[in-house]
Amino acid sequence: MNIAISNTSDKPIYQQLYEQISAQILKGELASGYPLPPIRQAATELRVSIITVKKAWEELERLGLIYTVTGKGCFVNDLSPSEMLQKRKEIIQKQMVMDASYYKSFGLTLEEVFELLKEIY
Amino acid sequence: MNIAISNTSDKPIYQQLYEQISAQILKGELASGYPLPPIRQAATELRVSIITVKKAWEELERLGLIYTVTGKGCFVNDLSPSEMLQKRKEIIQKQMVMDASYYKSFGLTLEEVFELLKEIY
Amino acid sequence: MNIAISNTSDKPIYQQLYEQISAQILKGELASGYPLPPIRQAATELRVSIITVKKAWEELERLGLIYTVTGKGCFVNDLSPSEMLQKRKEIIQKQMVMDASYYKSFGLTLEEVFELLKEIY
Amino acid sequence: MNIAISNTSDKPIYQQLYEQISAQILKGELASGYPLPPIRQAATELRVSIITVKKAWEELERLGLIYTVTGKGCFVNDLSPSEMLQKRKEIIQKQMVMDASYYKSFGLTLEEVFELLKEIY
DNA sequence: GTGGTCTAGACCACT
DNA sequence: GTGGTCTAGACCACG
Repeated sequence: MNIAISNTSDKPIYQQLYEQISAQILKGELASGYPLPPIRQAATELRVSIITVKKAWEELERLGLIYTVTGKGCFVNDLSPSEMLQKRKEIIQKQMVMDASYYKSFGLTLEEVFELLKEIY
Repeated sequence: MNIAISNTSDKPIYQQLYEQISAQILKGELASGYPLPPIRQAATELRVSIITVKKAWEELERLGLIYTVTGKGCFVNDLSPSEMLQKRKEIIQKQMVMDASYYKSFGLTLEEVFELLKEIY
Repeated sequence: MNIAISNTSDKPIYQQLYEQISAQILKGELASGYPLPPIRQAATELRVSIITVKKAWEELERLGLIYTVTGKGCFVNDLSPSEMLQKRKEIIQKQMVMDASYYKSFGLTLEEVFELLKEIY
Repeated sequence: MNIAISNTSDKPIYQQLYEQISAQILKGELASGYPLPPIRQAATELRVSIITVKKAWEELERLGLIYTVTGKGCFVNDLSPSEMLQKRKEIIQKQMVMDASYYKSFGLTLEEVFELLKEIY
């Protein structure tokens, strides 16, 4: 678990948390069954509130990436490689649709988007 | 001036406003010297608060796309075609850098981004 | 808005809240566009924490029964009668599946369930 | 003894235990005097904590379905067929009353409950 | 004024 | 020990 929190970011802390963890799971860096740190421990280490960690963990569960066992802890779900790819695609494209509508509002064609993206990626 | 406001969007209204207007300016749809509608009129027509319109106009001025003449109103800046292209690129890429960092966090290569973007654009 | 909170119930408060409100919406008692009370007001009146009300409102939004406008408030969604029936069925059957599995574990047939249910309904 | 435990279920494990065992007793699958497995053995086989099994056994005793002989173990109570039917009805209807109140809160008539239940049972 | 987020504690149920 | 819930405040962005 390697998480970086930015208090100055415009993104809420809980969103930073679940975005980073979901990315790690979907990159295969956290194997199935891997136990997430206890919310209290995570809260202490990251210097955020328990409730903030809880919110992030809840979102991960809603995304189907982890499961919770009361009294035991939270664990990375067992997903087949194809399920992982599918979930990754879903999560990324959900964001991408919004990004694309922004580009479109400036009249950019797909080719122009590619050109600009190439310069900075 | 053709603006569409969505109250249910997650984007703040003032942001929807300045994004759409800046896009129209940079697409050349609003010529230099074109007078933006008075704040009160715009607020009435769009059924939003005066404060909201003011915030959007201020952002446009900050972006260097319009200028304000006290007591007269706000007008589209006089930009050379090359300046327009430059500003458009700046504004779009500023957003694009953030989008890209999100994609990168999932380990996507530039090619994968292209693939996914193609599907939805 | 007529809500009854029980602190002695085994159900969490936020669940009592969204169950009662969703029931009222799906019974048509709260018309489309009806503004829910502001979370702070609701929290004060019901003598619960803001965060508890927020959680209930969030669940209602997730169920597609209300929508939130930041800075304005939360409002009952505009659903066609058929959509309402569909949502009602979804929500109720989700619970019903769990109830049924309990009855089945005692070896009850559908007819026996009907018999017992008739006595108490 | 045929017990299936789900760690991911929302039901507590001890509840899953006593529900399944009480169902088996009331279906007559476990005859009177039948000795329940020792707590430690059950805990090992089911891979749950001793405390969890103990809690389940205690609940069964509270329901009047088993009795404990210190130093010997726990045994299924001797119930006449009519007592069994009575207890089964009690236990099921106790749950059913809660289920029914949920359905009622959505304004469902008994007939509507039957319709929906038929689809999933 | 509204909702969105966050904190630093607390108590409870489950294992 | 774990997660589940809750409180009573607080600050911020939006309108």
